[in-house]
Amino acid sequence: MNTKSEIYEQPGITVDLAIFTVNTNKLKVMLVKRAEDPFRENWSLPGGFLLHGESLQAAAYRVLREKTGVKNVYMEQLYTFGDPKRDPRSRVITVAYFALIPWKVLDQPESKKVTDLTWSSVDQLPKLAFDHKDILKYAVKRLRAKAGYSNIVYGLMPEQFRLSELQTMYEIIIDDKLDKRNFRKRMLATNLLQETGEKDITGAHRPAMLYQFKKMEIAFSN
Amino acid sequence: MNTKSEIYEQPGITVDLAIFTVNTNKLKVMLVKRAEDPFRENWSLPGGFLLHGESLQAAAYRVLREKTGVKNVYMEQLYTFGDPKRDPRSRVITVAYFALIPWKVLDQPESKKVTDLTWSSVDQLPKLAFDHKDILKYAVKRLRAKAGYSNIVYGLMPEQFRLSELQTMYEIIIDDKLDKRNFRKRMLATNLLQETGEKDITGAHRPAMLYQFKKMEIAFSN
DNA sequence: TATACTAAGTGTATAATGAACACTAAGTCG
DNA sequence: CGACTTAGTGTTCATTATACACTTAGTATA
Repeated sequence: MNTKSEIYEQPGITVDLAIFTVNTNKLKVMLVKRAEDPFRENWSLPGGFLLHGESLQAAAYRVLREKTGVKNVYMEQLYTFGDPKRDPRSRVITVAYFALIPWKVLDQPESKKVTDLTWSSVDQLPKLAFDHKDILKYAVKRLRAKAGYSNIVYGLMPEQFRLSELQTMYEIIIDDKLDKRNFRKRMLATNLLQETGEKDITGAHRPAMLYQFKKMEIAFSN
Repeated sequence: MNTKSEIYEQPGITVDLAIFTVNTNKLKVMLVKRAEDPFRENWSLPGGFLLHGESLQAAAYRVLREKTGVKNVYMEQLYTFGDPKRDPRSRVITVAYFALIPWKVLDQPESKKVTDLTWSSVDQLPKLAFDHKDILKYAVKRLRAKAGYSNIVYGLMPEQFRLSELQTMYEIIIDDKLDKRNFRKRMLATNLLQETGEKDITGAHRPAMLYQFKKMEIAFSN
């Protein structure tokens, strides 16, 4: 093991997460303030070192739980970043994941407001530690692309929702307007939605039918 | 560093490559016979440990050059496999890449036939070491998917080619027949091809116009 | 040297999909 | 009860995808 490490690199391994949500009509990502060097006091993506015997995905879910309290949300491996100089102190390779969480799931009393954690609009990012801005750019690019050809956006919706809310979610992700009638036609044609029978009666207007997703995996996910 | 390694995993890091080519109308992948334990004498994907100061991509290109003698071919990072038990002896995480090489480039005198290296049809694979069958399945899936919506297939073509050869290449990758007229219309409509002016006069039939790709990157690659 | 053979090369009609577009319905509020 | 707000709905037109068969230009050979 020692002779080996003279020739071969045995870097630290981390997982870093781009955890997205949508709130107040903005695509947001979770950032945490670093308490330690390097980049102390800088914002960064939540992450952590891989533990002994832990799979990469398990590590990612652990970080997710630690920071958000949630599990059972959409998550996929994004890319592995291994530039030799990405950590100024020692060689660290990070396996990046991205996750989607409906804001409603987060906005609970238990996720108390803390100053070392924030949800930042992806179009107004502070300076980030390490190569986290690259990671984030890549994650946003993938999310936008997948919104176009998969139903990944579902990962951001609450249990029940109006079609207009679903449309708004798509519009926020792809950063463009959609035609209401065409959108509704297309969504209903996929056959992934079902009416709940309930109606949303908030607001001074005609009530909206509430929908939910049929129970199934996210299609076309890879 | 020592205290750290008591808590955190510092695994060996390898890169493994699914190097594809097409020969005799079959999609083939390079396999190498392992000379060492574990899995001695088993076939495996070509790979190797990450060296000090080496980026992941550089490691992948190094392995590619060692095994094929080529560079400047299409390669992309595929996925990172980190199951704690994927190597029976110690923790090793592998970053998988896939590469595409035109057979003509490989079929040179210098790539002498050796018995510890083979090109295996992806539909007739031997037993593979580690989790390499999973890696390969994932690579084939990605290649097939990308053939449908990108021009990645270009990475397998020689400098000049007939349109019928290009069509055959697509048919091998996606494992389905295509309509000749529609295929030609679609390809020429992309505006990525240009006539070379030369003709292929092999065979007892009408000569075919030879085409080449306009010089540009592979589109839609991520 | 004519005929058989082979792969190259070409166009059109139909179906399916995508895009543009405006009004009525059903509630609440004042 | 009239003003306001969002929900909900169809049709036309343009674009794209699909299905499909014959002529062309060479070589081989009888």
